[in-house]
Amino acid sequence: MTVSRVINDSGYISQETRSRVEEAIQELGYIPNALARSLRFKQTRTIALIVTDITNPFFTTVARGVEDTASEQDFSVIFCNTDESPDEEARYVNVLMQKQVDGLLLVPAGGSIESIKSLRAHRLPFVLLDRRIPNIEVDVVYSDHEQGAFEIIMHLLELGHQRIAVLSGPADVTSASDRVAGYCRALAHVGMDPHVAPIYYGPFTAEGGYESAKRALAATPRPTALFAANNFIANGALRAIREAGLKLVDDVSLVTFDDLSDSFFIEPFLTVVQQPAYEIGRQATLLLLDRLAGNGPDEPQEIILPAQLIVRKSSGPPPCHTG
Amino acid sequence: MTVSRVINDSGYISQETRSRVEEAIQELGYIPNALARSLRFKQTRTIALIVTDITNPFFTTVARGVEDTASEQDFSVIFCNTDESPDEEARYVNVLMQKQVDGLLLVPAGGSIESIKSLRAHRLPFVLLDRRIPNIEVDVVYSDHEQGAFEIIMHLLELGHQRIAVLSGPADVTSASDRVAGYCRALAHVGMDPHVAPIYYGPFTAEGGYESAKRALAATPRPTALFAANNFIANGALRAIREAGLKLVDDVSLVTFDDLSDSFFIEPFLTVVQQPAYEIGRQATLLLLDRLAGNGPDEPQEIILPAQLIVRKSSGPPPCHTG
DNA sequence: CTGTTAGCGCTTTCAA
DNA sequence: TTGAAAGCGCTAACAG
Repeated sequence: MTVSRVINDSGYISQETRSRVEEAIQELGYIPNALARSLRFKQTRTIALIVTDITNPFFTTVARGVEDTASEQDFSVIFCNTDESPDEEARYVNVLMQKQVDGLLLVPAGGSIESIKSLRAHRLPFVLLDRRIPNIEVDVVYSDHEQGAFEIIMHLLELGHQRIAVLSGPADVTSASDRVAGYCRALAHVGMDPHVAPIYYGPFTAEGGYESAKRALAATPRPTALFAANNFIANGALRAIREAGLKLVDDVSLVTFDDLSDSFFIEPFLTVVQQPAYEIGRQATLLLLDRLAGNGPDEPQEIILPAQLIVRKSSGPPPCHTG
Repeated sequence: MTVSRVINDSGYISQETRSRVEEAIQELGYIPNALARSLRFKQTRTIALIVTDITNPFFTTVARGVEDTASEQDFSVIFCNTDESPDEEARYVNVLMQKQVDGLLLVPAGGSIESIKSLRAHRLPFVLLDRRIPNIEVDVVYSDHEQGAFEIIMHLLELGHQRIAVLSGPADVTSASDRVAGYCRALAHVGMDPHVAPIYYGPFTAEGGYESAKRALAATPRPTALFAANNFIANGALRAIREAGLKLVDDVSLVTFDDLSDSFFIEPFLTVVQQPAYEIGRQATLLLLDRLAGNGPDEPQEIILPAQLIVRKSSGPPPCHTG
């Protein structure tokens, strides 16, 4: 029909016909079918965001950054939760490819590589979020886990701590291992043996943090500070500290990577490294949309945004420290 | 092609052809195009979730409930943020209708009714979340704001409070006005005049809560307790209390409707009414999907889930209270 | 300036 | 048991 010309106002059309068509559109409440349009153009103006758990405030904020940015350019976003399961991830990727999303934003579940292969095989543009996949050249946007960890550990070392236990996330997730790397670099930086206190690996959950902290606090000599790899772990660690009858700061300091938005805490007291979550979502989306528009850079990009140390009240000098 | 028969294994097909086709599928990495399928069936297996702000932990949890439930039945979900703007809402609804989503979950922006009309005109199934629209018969799922408020106010009254100021959300949002109604009922229940302390209306934000609380605390005689309509408002109120040099509980009690998930707080201390956010998302999705499948109830449903009073440390007897 | 044709990838119907 | 034709709603290209 000539209707198409009116809607996209392309090509020549007489004023009268235009009005008549517009009238009819009003009357019938006509809404164009984007599906048919997409079928022709092979473009859905829909992208997807796959995270491990939208309920994690870090990812929530990332998601908001993604949606805002996508919406600015008239893209819709489908969201998915994998709960760290590579199988779920693969299932979602498959469905999304069938639905012909134009691109994908992905927080890869631990050690998963199947999905990446599949995405590549089908030439579906995608950008990784928060986590790298070692030895694979792809677009990825994340905050500087290594440097953030380095700074927060240096903060503890400068306070005089000698035994700092790391309550890490899963070993096969780079956001966890990069933080461990930063810890090791800080210790090496002051000439200490990185293995003076063990590193406890576990899931990024309060339960995992609780278990790790319990084991860490049972060691002799007891560590004077705990470095939690994210705020869920910190939450569990706090519980373990309380149950062990220890007092925060006086007996043991606790610092963490902040995966929670500041505003959720009425009175924030944890010393943290804060990540630019919204900006991570925004930058990743901009990169993806640039690629979709054909304006992307030639090489795969690795965008690393700075994380910021915020010293608050949960860190202080170690007990019995003179000086 | 015969391919279709293989994929949907419908109709008769010889074993040999089947194998040959499956082989080809493997080799070419063929993925069926759901768009074309949807075009034929007028069914996208995609729904949308429109909230005011996914960053609000209440909505985050709702969203998780929605996605989990949708995913179980192989539906994808597109999410959108309106920031309480009816215009944005209308824009999203329009785009989503073009994209032929099968149904919609909507937290209506304050006073908006255009979108509802549009959805109805186009017969797109939808379920309202968290907020009613007065005088319109539609499916809606929310927690019992009125009863929750009633209970938390009764709790304060039983502690001996006589002047309870309400720091409400926007007057035209039922989740706010229902809470005010519960407040009034509680006061009436004990024979008090509901207008003994004013009700402060404002946005559901920390800033709004701060402003309302400042005005409330400046009144003479000063209220002995504040009832915040959500946790952002409570957050702002806490700041106002601190800045006024007042001490929580000793000088003024503070209770709130809990829009934050418990796990976000390291040591929760606020007395709150807790909403079943996940369940709200789940129930709404089940209802919507039932309707899409043609199994829905005939009448519009109004599903009201109970909210739960949790007494913690931010509420106590009023100052100078004897008895 | 407006209408027709064809095809995007799928499935239902009918024929071979 | 398999293939061909037709149509879902859209638009680019062409014809009138």
